[in-house]
Amino acid sequence: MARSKPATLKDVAALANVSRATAARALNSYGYVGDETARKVQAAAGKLGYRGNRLAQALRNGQLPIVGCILGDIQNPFFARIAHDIEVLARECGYNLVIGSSEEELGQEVSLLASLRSLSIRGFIVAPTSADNNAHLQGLIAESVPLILIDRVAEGVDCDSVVVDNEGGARKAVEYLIAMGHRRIGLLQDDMRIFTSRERMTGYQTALGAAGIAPDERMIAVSQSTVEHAVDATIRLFSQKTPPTALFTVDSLMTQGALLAFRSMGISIPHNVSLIGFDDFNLATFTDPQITVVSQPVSEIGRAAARLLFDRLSGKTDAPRKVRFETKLIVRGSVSRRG
Amino acid sequence: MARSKPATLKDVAALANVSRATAARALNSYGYVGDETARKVQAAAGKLGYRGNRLAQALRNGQLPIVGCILGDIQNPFFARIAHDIEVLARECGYNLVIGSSEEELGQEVSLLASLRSLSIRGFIVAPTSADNNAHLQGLIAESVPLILIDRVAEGVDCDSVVVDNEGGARKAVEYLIAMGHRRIGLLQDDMRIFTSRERMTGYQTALGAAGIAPDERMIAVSQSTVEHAVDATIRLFSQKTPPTALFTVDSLMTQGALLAFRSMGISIPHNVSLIGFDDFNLATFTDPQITVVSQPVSEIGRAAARLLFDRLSGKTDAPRKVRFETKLIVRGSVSRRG
DNA sequence: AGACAATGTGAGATCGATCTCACACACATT
DNA sequence: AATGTGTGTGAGATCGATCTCACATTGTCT
Repeated sequence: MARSKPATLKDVAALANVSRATAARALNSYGYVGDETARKVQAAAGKLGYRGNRLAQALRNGQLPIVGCILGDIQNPFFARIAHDIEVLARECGYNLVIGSSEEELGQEVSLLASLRSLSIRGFIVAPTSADNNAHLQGLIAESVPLILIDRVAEGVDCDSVVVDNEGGARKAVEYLIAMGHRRIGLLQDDMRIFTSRERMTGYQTALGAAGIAPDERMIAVSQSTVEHAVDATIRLFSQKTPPTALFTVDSLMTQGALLAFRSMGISIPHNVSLIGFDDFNLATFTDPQITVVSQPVSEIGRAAARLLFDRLSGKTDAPRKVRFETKLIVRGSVSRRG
Repeated sequence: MARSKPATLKDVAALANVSRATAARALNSYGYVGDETARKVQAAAGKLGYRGNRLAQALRNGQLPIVGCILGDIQNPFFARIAHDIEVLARECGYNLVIGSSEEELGQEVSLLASLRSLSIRGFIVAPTSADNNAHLQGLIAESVPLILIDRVAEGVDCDSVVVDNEGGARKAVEYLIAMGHRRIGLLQDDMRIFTSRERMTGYQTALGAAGIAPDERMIAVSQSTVEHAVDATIRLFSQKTPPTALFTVDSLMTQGALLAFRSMGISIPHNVSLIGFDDFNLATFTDPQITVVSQPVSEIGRAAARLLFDRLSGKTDAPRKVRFETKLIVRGSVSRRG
C-alpha cells in the first residue's frame, strides 16, 4: 500500500519527465518554468504526495526551521504557558519547537544547547539557569545565532530579552506586608544563581531596608521550584522557635507548597501567618482565604519572546531590545494586619 | 574569535593530514585505523571543537535522533508532566524532543505530524485527538515508523499504547456518588471525539444504568479542557431549573473550573453540590473541603510510553504492547450524603 | 541578416557525514 | 615465487534538495 519511502524530488521529476532542477523550480516557483511543465510537475508531486525532505533542505541552506526552547521546567505552569505560546507562534511561522528542560542545572543547559546546535537549529529562546555563568550563550551571540532570553537575563549576554519587573513586584509585596504591621517576613525562594531569584531577593531586601528592618537569614528558605520541595522548605522555616509572621513566596508552585505545608502544620492563613505569592494561579481565588499575589502578564511573555525571535529570523538587526513587563499586586485575603 | 562556521569533518581531516574517510573511522571507531593516525585525528577534532553535523548524519542514515510528541495541550498539567518525563528519558538516550500541541484539533494534529515526518523524525508519541479518524496514524504504522499512543488509543491503529482505566475510574466515581444518595449526577466532559471522554462517559453511563437511573442529557455538559471553558460550562449546567446534585468532572483543569464556577455562583461544596474529579492535582487537598478524586498514576504514564518507544527504536519487534494503568478513587471531603 | 535579449531546461556541484570499494603494504604460508 | 591474510588508507558514491552555470530555443531590434 503505502510507499515504504517518502517520495523524493527525483521521483517527481521522473514522473513528470523533467530534470530535478526543473521540478525544483516548478515547486518552489523561482526562475523560469514553462506553464505546461509547471502543471505537469505539480500534478506529479500531488500524485506522489511529495513533501520535500526538510533535512536535506536544511543541510543545503544551513538552517533547520526549528526553534529551540530551553526552560527551567515544563511542569511549572509558568513555563508551560510560555512554551505553549511560543509553539503557537512558531507553527504560524512554519517552524517547529524543540523543548528541553534544564532542570535548573547549568550543565544540562549547556549540553542541551550543544546538542541542539549540532542540529543547525535556527534560533533559541532560553531561560538561563545561571545569571553569570554563560559562556555558552555568549558563544551563540558571537556566531550571531538568534537568541532571546526569557524570564531571566544573563550578564554579558547582549541580546533581546523579555522579563518582568521582579524587584518592583517583590518590593511591593513586602512593603504591603510591612504596612500591615509585619516585621518578621519570611522569603521562600529559588536558588540564588537564578536571575529572578536575585531580583526578587533584592526587592525583598530593599523593602525591609527602607523600613529599617534588619535582614535576618533565618527568615529565608531556599527551595527548588516544585510543590514538594516547597512544602519541606516551608515546614523547616516555620518549625523555628520564632517563625516569620508572614511569608513571601517567589513562584506559584512554591506558593502552593506553602499552602499545603501550612495546612499540614495546622497553621491558619491569615490568622497565624500572612502569605503573598509571586505569580498568580488558577486556584488562588478558590482557596479560603483567597491568596494575595503579585501577578505578571504570563500570556504576554512567551508571545513577546517569540515575536522578537521571528523578527530576528526574518533579518532584523537593530540593537537588542529589552522588554520588561510590569507586575501588579493583587490584594485578596491572605494577609492580615499584625498587632 | 569564534569560528563563524562550526568545524566539519573535512576540516578535521585536513588538519590531521588524512582523508575524510580515515577521520570518520577514527572518530567513530570502526574499521581499521592506525593508533598513531587515530590520535592525530582525535587531537585535531579536539582542537577544532568538532561536533559533527547531526543533520548531515541524519540525511545519510535516514533518521534524526529526535522524537516527536504530539499532545493535547502542554498547559494541561497532566500533559506537562508526561512531556517532562518523556524528555528526561529521551535525553538519557541521546534524543531530543519536539513538542507539538494539537489543541484537540484533528487538522492540526495531521499537519503537525506531516511537518515532523518531513524532518525524518524517528519515532512518535501521540495522544490522538480523535478516536476514529486516524488515517495519518495508520500511515505511520504502514511505513513502520515507531508510534506510541498515550492516554488515548485510536481505532484500527495497532501499536504500543499506554492508557489508564478510564471507564473503571469513572464508574467507581459515579457509583460512589450514587451510593451517597445522588441521582441527578452531572458530567462535565471533553469533546466526545476524544477517547478518554468516551471511556469516562461509558463508565458514567454504566454506573447510572446499573442503578436504574435513566440517562438525562441535561445533566451533561461539554467543555474544552481549560479552566476558563470549564467555568462557563459549569455555570450553564447549574443554571438549570433542576440542576445536578453532584458533578463528575473528567480532568483536573475542569475540576478547577468547576470549583471556581461554584464559588462565583455561591454554590457551596459539599452542602449544595458534591464533586468528584478525574485526575488528582496539587491543591486538591488544600481547598476546603478537600476534593475527592479518581487518581491516575501520572508519573508512570510518560515514562512507560517513552520506554516502549525506545524499545522499538532499538529494534524490538514483538507484538504491540497495550499498557493500561489502574485508577483509584481517593475519598476526601467534597461529596456529601444526599437525602 | 546579425545581434541580443527573454525564456526554458538540464548537467553537475554543493551541503557534511558515512560507507563501499579498491588499493597498498607487511608478513606468513605453501 | 606465488598466494594468501591482516592492516591501514583514500577516492568516490550516496542521502535529497537546491543553485549555478551552460546551453537551447524563441522573439525582437537595429
